[in-house]
Amino acid sequence: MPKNVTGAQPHRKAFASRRRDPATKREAILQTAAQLFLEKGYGRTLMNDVADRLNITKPALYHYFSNKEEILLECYRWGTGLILDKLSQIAAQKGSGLEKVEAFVGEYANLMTVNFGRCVMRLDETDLSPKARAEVRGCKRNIDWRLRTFIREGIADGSITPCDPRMAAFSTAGAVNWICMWYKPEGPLTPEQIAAQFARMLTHGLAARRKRPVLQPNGARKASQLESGVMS
Amino acid sequence: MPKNVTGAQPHRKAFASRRRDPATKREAILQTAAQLFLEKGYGRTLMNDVADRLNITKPALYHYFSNKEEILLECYRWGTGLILDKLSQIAAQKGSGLEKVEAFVGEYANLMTVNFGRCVMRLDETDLSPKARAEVRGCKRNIDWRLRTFIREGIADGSITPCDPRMAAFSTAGAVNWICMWYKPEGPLTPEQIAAQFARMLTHGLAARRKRPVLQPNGARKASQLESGVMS
DNA sequence: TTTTTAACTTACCCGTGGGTAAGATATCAT
DNA sequence: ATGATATCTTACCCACGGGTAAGTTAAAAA
Repeated sequence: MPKNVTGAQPHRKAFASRRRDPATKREAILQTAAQLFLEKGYGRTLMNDVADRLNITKPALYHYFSNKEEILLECYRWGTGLILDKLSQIAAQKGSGLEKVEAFVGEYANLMTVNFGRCVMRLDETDLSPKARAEVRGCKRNIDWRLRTFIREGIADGSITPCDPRMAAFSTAGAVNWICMWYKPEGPLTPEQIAAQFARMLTHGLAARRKRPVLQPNGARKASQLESGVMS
Repeated sequence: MPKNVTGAQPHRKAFASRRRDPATKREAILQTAAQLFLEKGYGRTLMNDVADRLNITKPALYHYFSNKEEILLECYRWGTGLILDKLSQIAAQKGSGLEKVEAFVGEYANLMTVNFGRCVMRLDETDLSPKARAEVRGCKRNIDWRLRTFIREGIADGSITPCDPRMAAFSTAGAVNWICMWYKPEGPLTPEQIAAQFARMLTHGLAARRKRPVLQPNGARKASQLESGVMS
């Protein structure tokens, strides 16, 4: 659905003309707001900040959204929608449970490249009203449930070692969700490379095999430093 | 250092008398604030909320802290201090790199039980001034660096399969950091049980061994449902 | 072309909540 | 006991920022 996925340059031109195109303008606002929420946090992002970046004035925003929280909620909805779509695709395709988990891990790094995807994990749910929070948490539970389903399938078909699906889902989701905390587009690794490494570590683990380490470090490995760390 | 680690009941009694004991009262404020920050978020926590829970008035808080942000910063400092202390202990003890990573994972679940520990990962750094944020990020980089050191040691001593230490640290830290997002003291598993499962999954991975699944599900497994999910 | 209506602006309101000034009272040292 | 000081309260200020009222202009419809 997003017409401008990059989110790099501000969506000013959406408001350059006064032509009636509510859908595009609504999205421009959401995209800009999402960007700002991630940069400065929801609380510190003013409606004026959003308006300024779009070269319009604050009241114009209220032509498309009834209040600030609705903008936040729509960001969540868009992000969870992206994730759930991908999950549905994966669920539909053939393969073992483990392969579906790997596909999930692989797609996640990509989703965390997109602002809306990052919003889902980085933004604070306490900024939502109880009703909106309930809705978002429902979506997240749905995501969780699908991941656990993949894991249960894997245990059933023998591709995943028997374990508590709940803990396995927590562990896997935690590792990939955390990507949105450190991933920077300018970084040395592409989303695909990150996904490949994560998939390997989560399925095979850190421990060396019995005899000798056989698995060679991934081909596209770059030893360059990154200024940001695990916790940043 | 914390005199009351439970954080369960409010620290009202610290202010029951007007006896001069700044250290205890400062800690009572921090502990109460940390609790509230985690419950409602920093932005939505009012100075009056903190004061109310301690049965004092707002200006009394300014006797111990110069402003709201200083309280937040002290929560971060306390939390990172707890983590770094544990890291130092682990670094000092004998063992392979993999064993140190396992020890780290094991301790993490415990740290995420404590409010200050959870603050470090759950709270939004954009609420800090640039200067304070720089300090906190420095501490986090330190934590990250120590974990990567364990991993490099493990690769060197053959206990960890060759890989990019940076990605391995991200993955490991992500999985354990995420614990603070779903862990509830009332849950079915103790921190020790969580730690054990996580250590096993992160080191051995999800994939089943070649022949047949051999590893039996952890002894203390309880199949009870939990209302919260991976994403919550 | 005229009319209608969506799109937007200028000017403003006002609740909220961090922070303070000034004073009261219990505690501690002497 | 008595003064000195830390502790805490009552009463208040005011900047900030979400949201609105009312009017203006441009675009689409008739």
